[in-house]
Amino acid sequence: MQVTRQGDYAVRSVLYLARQPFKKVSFVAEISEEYLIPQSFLAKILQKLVKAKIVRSYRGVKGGFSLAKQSREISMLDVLEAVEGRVHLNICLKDKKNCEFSKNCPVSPVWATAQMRLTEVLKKSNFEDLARQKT
Amino acid sequence: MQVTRQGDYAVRSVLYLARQPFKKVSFVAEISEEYLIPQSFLAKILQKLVKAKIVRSYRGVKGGFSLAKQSREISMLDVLEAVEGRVHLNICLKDKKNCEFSKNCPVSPVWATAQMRLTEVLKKSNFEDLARQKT
DNA sequence: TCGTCATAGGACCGCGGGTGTCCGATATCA
DNA sequence: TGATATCGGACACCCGCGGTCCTATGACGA
Repeated sequence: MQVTRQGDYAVRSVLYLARQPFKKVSFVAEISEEYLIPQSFLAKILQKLVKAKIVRSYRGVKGGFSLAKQSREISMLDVLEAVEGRVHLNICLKDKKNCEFSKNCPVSPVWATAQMRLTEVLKKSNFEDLARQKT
Repeated sequence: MQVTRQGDYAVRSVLYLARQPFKKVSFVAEISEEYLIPQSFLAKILQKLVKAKIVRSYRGVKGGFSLAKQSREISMLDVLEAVEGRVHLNICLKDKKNCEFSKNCPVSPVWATAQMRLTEVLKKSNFEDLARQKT
């Protein structure tokens, strides 16, 4: 029950972009160096963030990445789910049909509540707030 | 970010034991059948629960398993951590030294809070309450 | 004392997914 | 047209999850 490296990398990368001056673009190499993230791996992750409309990309010479929207509008949950898919604490919360016991099972509501409390925190934390904090 | 099958199996097994009459012992085969858990795999899981003092085992003919303490005193978190180890949402919460950025990192407190909310729910749910609910 | 039946525990194993790497294609600017 | 950036697919490593199997050990009943 742990966030993947990918998820952690994604969050830190978005944080990096949120800390850059408005409209400035950054390269993969730049972020990779700053946060010690393998460059080609990071490239993949950024592509997922582009697909999720969290990050914008610019190709060609002078290309790079910037945020696709206001940092205030991006939550940690957004970023995490963009690279890891939706959060499901237990498979019975993902596919009811995968669990023979979902009806009348006293345990699944507990998983559901736990998951809700968890995602609540991640949903409330936005990158404007995170970026504001000292390096 | 998902509980393992093992964790899920462990919770359901303890629930099974909590629902049995006081002092009654149950076999692996019994629980395995009821909850469709592979028998030899379940045996391993029960051994972990024994080591964690959540479950008692009795060897030999007429042997089996029963709870080692009051069901009220056993939380879902206890059971989960007995088989999966302690919960760490991110490695930076596990080994500060593994993260170059732990000092002055604005993200790790968010992980910590999310983890706390999550474990809070699991800690509060005990097996007396769970067992009481209808099958 | 011996056979039966339960857990104890170690060895093993397939496979899927996480974590990357590499390379060619494509787009853009000077 | 060349330099330099992202795009995207193919591929590889490896560890841990999920599960099996086999032998040892202990306990009860006859």
